[in-house]
Amino acid sequence: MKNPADLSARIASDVRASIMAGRLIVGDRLPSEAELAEQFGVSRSTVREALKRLAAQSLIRTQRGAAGGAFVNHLSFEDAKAQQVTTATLLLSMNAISFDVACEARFALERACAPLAAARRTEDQLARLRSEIGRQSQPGLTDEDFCASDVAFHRALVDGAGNPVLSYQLAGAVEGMLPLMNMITFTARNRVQIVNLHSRIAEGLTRRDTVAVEAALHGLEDYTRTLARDVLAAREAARG
Amino acid sequence: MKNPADLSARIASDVRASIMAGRLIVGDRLPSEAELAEQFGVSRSTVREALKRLAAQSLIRTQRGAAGGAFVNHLSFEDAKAQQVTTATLLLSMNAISFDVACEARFALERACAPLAAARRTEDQLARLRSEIGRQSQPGLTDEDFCASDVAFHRALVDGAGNPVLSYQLAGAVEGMLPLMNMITFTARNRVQIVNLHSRIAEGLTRRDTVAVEAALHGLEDYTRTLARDVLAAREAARG
DNA sequence: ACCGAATGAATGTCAGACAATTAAATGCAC
DNA sequence: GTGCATTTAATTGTCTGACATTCATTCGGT
Repeated sequence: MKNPADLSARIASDVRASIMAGRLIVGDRLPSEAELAEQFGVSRSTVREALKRLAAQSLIRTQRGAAGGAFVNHLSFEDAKAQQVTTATLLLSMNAISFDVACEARFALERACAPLAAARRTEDQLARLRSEIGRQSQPGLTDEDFCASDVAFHRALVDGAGNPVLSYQLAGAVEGMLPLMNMITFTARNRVQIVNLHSRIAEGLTRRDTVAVEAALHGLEDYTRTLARDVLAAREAARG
Repeated sequence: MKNPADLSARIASDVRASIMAGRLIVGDRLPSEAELAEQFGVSRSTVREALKRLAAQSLIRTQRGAAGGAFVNHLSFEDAKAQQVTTATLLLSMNAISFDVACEARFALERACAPLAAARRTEDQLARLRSEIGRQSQPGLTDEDFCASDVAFHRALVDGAGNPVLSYQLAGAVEGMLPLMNMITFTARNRVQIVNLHSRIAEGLTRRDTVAVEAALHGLEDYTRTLARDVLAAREAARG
């Protein structure tokens, strides 16, 4: 990443470049810490710090014991998704991004899944959607649980596109917004509206009607933004 | 992330959770390494390994000297984008993902930018698009340079949507595919076709014609997939 | 041929030291 | 008192050496 300073960062960069360039491939074992220390002319501690940096990005995994060592990790969709969600969450919370901008991006991306999901959705996925809709209709649900179910619904929608790369990309957009969504307090009337739009999405997918799904997503975007605006206005009023 | 094992991973998890939950906010100074070591009941080396893990995710930055220490980092779009590109690149290279799947995801996401870009594109951005088209038409260009210009073109298109969150998300989708695109050898005829489609995109944006832009992107997706299929077939033939 | 114990290689952790850096305090001339 | 050079103290960066822990391999006994 950067050039000067920090030996451990430099060494990490070096190894990272080797992995990205394919000089080290999945499953390859790196030299032992002692060997690396000698190769780079640094102490074992410094090498270890470098390896921890790589481990934090899931680039390597380490095993103890006789045949142990550091191995180039197979970056799974799960690992990548988790990182994506972490990064997206922090990005949204730290950058004074308006709810509108985040919302716009999220629904634009989600609408991109609509045509594929309409074409490929399975009965299983439809069942998942309906099950979440059912959960969202329960009266006793806390706002947190409602939001969690909302996320699960949208994840199912995205997964319906049957494209793992798309699922990975969207994970950040959908789950990263959870903290923002949690700031909204949902009244019973709000929930009915949202569940209604969710139902329209599910029905659209059932009929493989792309246009209907996209329209419902547009409606959901507009409604979410309205809700957020109201919450913000109410908060302003309470303060003034 | 995980629960057992590795003290340094546990400590990193702990601090990461504090940041994500807002108990530590941007600019906050963490306790010194010595203090953290005491608090967690571990040695300073272990604390340092934990901090390096967090630094690798750009969650913290460290300063030396008297008023130094580890500070919660402001995660910029630049940092986030860089991480996104790294992760996406590795994900695509390590998971036996077919070119078709990656391509489908990428263009689906890019088409999601079309309506916004058509509405908001500036003259500057149009100029960037045309400039890259000009570069791509130069005869002496290597395949690598052609691909690089292609990436720049698509980045400009995405930026045209005027939504930084979208730009961030798309960075992975577009730049992560660079290694895959670099595997394609572009003949002169191929380039003419691609430049042609790029021109249609630029014209569509100029006229703020969403449908035209989406159609051109569809055409580009189809053509890219055809090219990749041909390359693959040729490689098969050469081997058999 | 099988099973258990020793071996050795590797990572994980610790303690202590010194170098390097930097803000703040200190001291001194004017 | 002000301004500037110097010292000081806090903190991260690096190194060394030690021991604990884990685990595949090897060796021995039966």
